[in-house]
Amino acid sequence: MMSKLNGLVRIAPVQSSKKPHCAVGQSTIRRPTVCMTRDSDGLSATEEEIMHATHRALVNSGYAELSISLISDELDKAKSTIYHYYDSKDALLLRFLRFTVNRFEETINTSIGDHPKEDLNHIITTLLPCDLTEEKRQLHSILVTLSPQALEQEVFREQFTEIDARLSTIIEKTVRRGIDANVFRAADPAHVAEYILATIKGTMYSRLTTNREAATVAAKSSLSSYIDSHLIS
Amino acid sequence: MMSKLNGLVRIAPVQSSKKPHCAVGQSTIRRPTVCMTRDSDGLSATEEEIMHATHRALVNSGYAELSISLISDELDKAKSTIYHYYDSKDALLLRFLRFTVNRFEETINTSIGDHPKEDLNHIITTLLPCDLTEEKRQLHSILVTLSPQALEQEVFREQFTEIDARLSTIIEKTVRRGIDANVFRAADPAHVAEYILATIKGTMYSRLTTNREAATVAAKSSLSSYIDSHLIS
DNA sequence: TATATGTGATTGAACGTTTAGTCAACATCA
DNA sequence: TGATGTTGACTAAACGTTCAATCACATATA
Repeated sequence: MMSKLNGLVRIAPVQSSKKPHCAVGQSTIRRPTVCMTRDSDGLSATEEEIMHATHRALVNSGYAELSISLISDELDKAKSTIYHYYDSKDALLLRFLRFTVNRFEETINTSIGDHPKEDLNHIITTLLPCDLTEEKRQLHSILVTLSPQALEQEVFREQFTEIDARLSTIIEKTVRRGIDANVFRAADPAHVAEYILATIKGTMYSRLTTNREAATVAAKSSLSSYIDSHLIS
Repeated sequence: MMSKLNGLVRIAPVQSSKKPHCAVGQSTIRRPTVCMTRDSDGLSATEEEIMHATHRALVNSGYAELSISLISDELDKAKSTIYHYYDSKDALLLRFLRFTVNRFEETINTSIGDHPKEDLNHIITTLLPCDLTEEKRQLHSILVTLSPQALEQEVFREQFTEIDARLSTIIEKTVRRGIDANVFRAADPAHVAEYILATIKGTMYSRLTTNREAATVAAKSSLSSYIDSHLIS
């Protein structure tokens, strides 16, 4: 295939082997060979700016309207700069999901103490706060927005699998500690953890996609009463 | 605003008042004035074909790649025919969500009997069947795919609110009947219903977007054991 | 019965716009 | 000097949408 350019003929590049990039799933993320100042996520300053610009674009316009141009509008750099760091829109979005998942997990890992009952309550309150701050609403909304990608793209699915596995493990450990300390009744910690997690996720999801505020409160209070009367010995 | 067309100048039509259409939210759905053969959804034969084509396109390609061209590829009609029935892509998608919600609700309303415990179990099994048929997987997947639209578009949000309200009511009635018949312990049926619904939805959602098959089984069995030991007197 | 008229359904070809992605050139700095 | 970061101009393809023209078929007129 050839395309006209100012009267010249140009060969369409099948694979631009000049640029350094590493495979991530089926798409690729470029990674400069020389070391740069990187944050905890392994991102250079510009890459992090791109992530935040993507966040803003996604929150402001939703997935359907999300485009590279829109992201660069939110960015203090040109559109083509994005392609210097990511091979494609898909590669960018996958990296962005990773970035978002990391930030989501940061909000949870805080304080796993020695009081199983309070710890469990803390986990629930963290994921289902009484009043949702704008920051948290955005974080959760992005996960809802990107989750349909997990239906077909395995690389996305893996990210969501990881979130749930991590959350489940945290809850399971807390339940197990409670059983060992005779605070909770004997039960299968793994089963109970999946059960609590499913309830939390269902409530979280409904909260964002429906107008049934009372349902959130009801589900949350029923979850607490389940823990009080069913789990606590 | 004016646009060139074959050397002529044409006035951009502000509103084509010739065509009959009725307002639905912020967008519009055209509705022919003359009566046609319509199905239970109030759709003509062609409209129903369009709905099924949209279903196929969405399942095959996902929301991100969904276009009018793609829908017409699945349809035995030209692309422009779609615009004879729907004013815009948004109007089409909104109508399609309504169509899907109706079909989803049809799968539930069957058999509300006189045995609260079995009825409750039947509801759970209907929404979380042991082996998910391809048909149900597609139906649930479409809801997951369209749900991010509910984050920002109120008309979509209302549809999802209605699904949950309907499901919640069904569960609540079953729980209330169980309490009245002394099969279930005294509890707030509304609270319990929201709790059960949240767990079901969370499990359903995780099942579609993660690879944690065991989690689905665990959550489901914990839900059953909750009902057995907590709800049943 | 044959023909004209009207109306909705359907079409293909176009419209202007936006998209993801490319590239040669320039900037910066070690 | 050479590698990296950055840019704006550019492309082909795809997008949603419009529209004049045609088709199929019912009813009215002769």
